[in-house]
Amino acid sequence: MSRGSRDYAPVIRDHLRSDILSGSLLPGSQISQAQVAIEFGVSRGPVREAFRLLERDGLIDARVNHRARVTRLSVDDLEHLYALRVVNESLALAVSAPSFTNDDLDELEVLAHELGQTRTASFVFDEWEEVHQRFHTLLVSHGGSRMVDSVAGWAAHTQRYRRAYADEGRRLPEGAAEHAVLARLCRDRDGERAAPLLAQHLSRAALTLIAQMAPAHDPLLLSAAVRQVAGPDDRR
Amino acid sequence: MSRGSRDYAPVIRDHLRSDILSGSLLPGSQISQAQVAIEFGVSRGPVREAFRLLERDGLIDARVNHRARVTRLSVDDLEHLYALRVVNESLALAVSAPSFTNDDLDELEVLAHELGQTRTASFVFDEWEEVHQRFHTLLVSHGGSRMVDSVAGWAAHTQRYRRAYADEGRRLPEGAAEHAVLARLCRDRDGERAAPLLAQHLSRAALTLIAQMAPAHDPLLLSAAVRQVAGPDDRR
DNA sequence: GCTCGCACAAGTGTCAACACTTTCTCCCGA
DNA sequence: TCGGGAGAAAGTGTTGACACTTGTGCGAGC
Repeated sequence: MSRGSRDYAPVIRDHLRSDILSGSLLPGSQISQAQVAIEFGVSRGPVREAFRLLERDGLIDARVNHRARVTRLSVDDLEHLYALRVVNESLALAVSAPSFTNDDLDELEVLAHELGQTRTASFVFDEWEEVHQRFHTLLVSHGGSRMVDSVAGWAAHTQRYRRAYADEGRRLPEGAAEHAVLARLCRDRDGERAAPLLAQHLSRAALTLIAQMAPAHDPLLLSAAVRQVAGPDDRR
Repeated sequence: MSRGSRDYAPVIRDHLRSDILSGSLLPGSQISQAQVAIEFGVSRGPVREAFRLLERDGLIDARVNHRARVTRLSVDDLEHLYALRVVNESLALAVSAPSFTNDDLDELEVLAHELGQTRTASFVFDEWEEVHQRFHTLLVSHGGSRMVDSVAGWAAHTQRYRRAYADEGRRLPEGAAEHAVLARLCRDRDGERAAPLLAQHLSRAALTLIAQMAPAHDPLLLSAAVRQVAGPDDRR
C-alpha cells in the first residue's frame, strides 16, 4: 500500500490552504512544487495537482514556468469578497431558517455566547476565529452543497484579511451583540429578518477592515450588495 | 521546446468542459485519464490536473481509484444554480450599469435583436446558445473578476440543463422580449430597475426548465432568491 | 441454469528521470 | 563602484514505468 493509491493532493491542498489563511505563508511569498514535495515526502505530481486547486481557489498565482506566489491582498478583492458573502449568505440564511434543527439552534447560541465572552476575556485570535467561522458556517449550513461550498470559500478568504488587518486590541463591539441577535432570530425561524441583519453584520465587518486598509476607498459594490438584501434602508 | 514547458492542463480542461456542456459527453458517462491522455497525445500527468479542475468545478465526480464520471443533472442542482445566478448576476448588473461603454451598449442591443430574430427564424441551438451566453456575460462584465468568474461558472452549468431539457420547438416568448428591455435599461444606466428584471428573467427560464424536468418540484430557494432581489413583489 | 471465484485486463496513484526555463551568482570590464 | 553577461543552480512541464485497485469475463461447482 506504499506506492500507488493514496491521493495526497487533497491533504497537501488543505495544509497549504491552512498555512495561507493563517498567514504563516505571507501574501506574495513564493512556494515551489519541489520544496513542498520534499516537505510532504512526496513527488511533485500530487503537489502539482494541489497547486492547480489552490490556483483555482484564488489562493496562489501560478504562472507557467514560474514559482507559484501566494496571492496578494487588496481592498478591491476584500470588498468583492464581502459583497459576495452579503448576497449569498443572506440568501442561504433565509432559506435555512426553517430547516434548523434544535441542535443547530443550541449550538448557534453557545457559539454566539462564546463570541461575546472572548471579546472581554483574554483574546486569542486563532480560537476566536475558529468559533467565528463555525458560527457563520452553521448559519448557512442548510443552503445546499453548492451554496455552502461557495460561501465557505469566500468566508475562508476573508479570514486572511481579518488576520492581516483586524486590530486585535479592540474587536467590533456591535459585532459580538449581533451574533446573539442572529441566533435569536434563527430560533424564531425568522429568516426574513435575519437575512438583512446578517447582511449588515457582514457589511460592518467589511467596512471596519476597509477603514484600516484604505480609508479613502469608496465601497460601492458592498453598499449595493447590502441594498439588494436589506432594501433602500432609511432606518439606522 | 517539445517535451518540457507547455502546460496542457488548461487546454485539456477547456476541451472536456466544452464537451460536457455541449452534451457530447453525457451525464453519468465515464471518462478515463488514460483514454483522454491518448486522445490528446499526451501523458496522464496533465490530464490528471485537468480532471482536478473539472472536479472542482463540479463537472465530473472523481472518486479515488475509480474512473471519473460526468456529474448527473438534478432539479435541485438546477434550482440552486439559477438561485445563485439570480442574486449574483443581479448584483453584478446593478453595479455594472454605470460602467458600460458605448461599445458594450451597442453590442448588447445587437445581441438582444439577434435573440429576438432567431426565435422566429430557423433555429440552431448552438448558435442561439452562443449569442445568449455572450449577452449574459456582457451584462455582468463590469462586476469584477471574482464575480465574473463565479457567474460564468454557474451560467455554463445551466447550459447543460438548457441543452438537455429545453424544448427546442417553442422557446420562451417573453424571454426574447426581456433581453431587449434589459439592453434598453442598461442604455439608460438604470441598474436599479434592470437588476430585478434580470432576476425575473432568469427565474422564468429556471421555472420553464423545472416544469419540463420535474413539474412537482417546489422552487423555494429560487423564489427566495427572486424575493431578495425584487422585493416581496405583488405585481406580475 | 445460476452463482461464486479467480485470473487477467484496464485503470488509477505515484515516482524518478529528462527536457526546458527562470533565477541566482559571481566575475569581469567599463 | 557598478552593470552586464556567462554559467551554474534551482525550478517547472512532461513522460514512461511501476505499485496497487477495480472491473470483467469465464469456467467450476452446485
